[in-house]
Amino acid sequence: MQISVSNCTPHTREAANEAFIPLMRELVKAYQAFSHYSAEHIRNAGLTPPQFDVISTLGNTQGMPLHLLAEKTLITKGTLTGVIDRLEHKGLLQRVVPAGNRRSFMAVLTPAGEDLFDQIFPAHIAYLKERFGTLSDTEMEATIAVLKRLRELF
Amino acid sequence: MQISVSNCTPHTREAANEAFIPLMRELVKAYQAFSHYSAEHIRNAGLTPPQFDVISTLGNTQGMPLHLLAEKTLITKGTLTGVIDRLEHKGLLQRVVPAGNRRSFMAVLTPAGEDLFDQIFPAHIAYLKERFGTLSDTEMEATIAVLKRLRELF
DNA sequence: GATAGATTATCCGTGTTAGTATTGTCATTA
DNA sequence: TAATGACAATACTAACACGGATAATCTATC
Repeated sequence: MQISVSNCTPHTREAANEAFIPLMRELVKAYQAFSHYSAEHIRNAGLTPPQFDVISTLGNTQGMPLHLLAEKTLITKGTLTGVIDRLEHKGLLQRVVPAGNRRSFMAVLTPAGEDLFDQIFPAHIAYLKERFGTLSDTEMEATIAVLKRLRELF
Repeated sequence: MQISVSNCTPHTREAANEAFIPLMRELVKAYQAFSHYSAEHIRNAGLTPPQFDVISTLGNTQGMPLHLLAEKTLITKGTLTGVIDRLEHKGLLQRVVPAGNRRSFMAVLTPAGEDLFDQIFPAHIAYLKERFGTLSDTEMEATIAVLKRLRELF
């Protein structure tokens, strides 16, 4: 899960007094809790999380070039090649050569891929809403603000 | 990076009105920003993040059995075997058979491993503090509270 | 003391991640 | 037109993640 420091239990004087260490641990735990919750549902549907991200991003579009897909899904290009391979092998997606540019491929869902998207995506949103829905509007806004502040530190 | 939904840009009516989607995206981005920042420093020291976690957890201890190390670092048993192998190969760590229980191994830092820990761990804490240090005490507490609330959703 | 069950680590298969090198294509410009 | 540089995707390597199966060892019970 690639954490680093945030989940260790340091046995040194240096670390003992740093107030930000619990903060790191909470950040990691919150992220892990969320991604575990989400991933479990996705795996039940027969997809891996990156595969789901690709399907979700391509759903209700005309397809898009791989480099744009990589950017949107935050999957690195090298990894995306393999993910696309497996989805293509499952018959959910196709590589299409766009007219006028043979450098790039368009990733386009097949009808089977569209069907899967229509079925799995709303269900996953509903699954997530089960938990997030318990937050009030003000809590949501406060949470977003805190996370933004955190991100901007780096 | 295994995100799922949180980083997609959904093109459906279902998702368009859900207020929690930006929240998910911020959670993922904050986590990614942090772990990128942390991992870069660790890689400069010649370790991978999981290797660093193991070294950090073992530093200033008498060593511990692998199953406990797995629990503390949140690295699964199968993965830990490989991480330990590589650290042992680097001469930073040793597997020691404890008296009275030949089922388990103790992971113990070698002197070289202890030296590396003494050098790299405080440096990494200082590196992290460069960013976290800019948060005020009240901001830290508010952030921790929000993250805890978030984690408890799942 | 023998056996059933629990514990511990490893091995294996599939998949993800990051980085570097490579190949093919396009666009610019000399 | 040919050369240069930018861009897009793949190939390759090393490491990690996770779960299931396996093997060795210990513990409890009869």
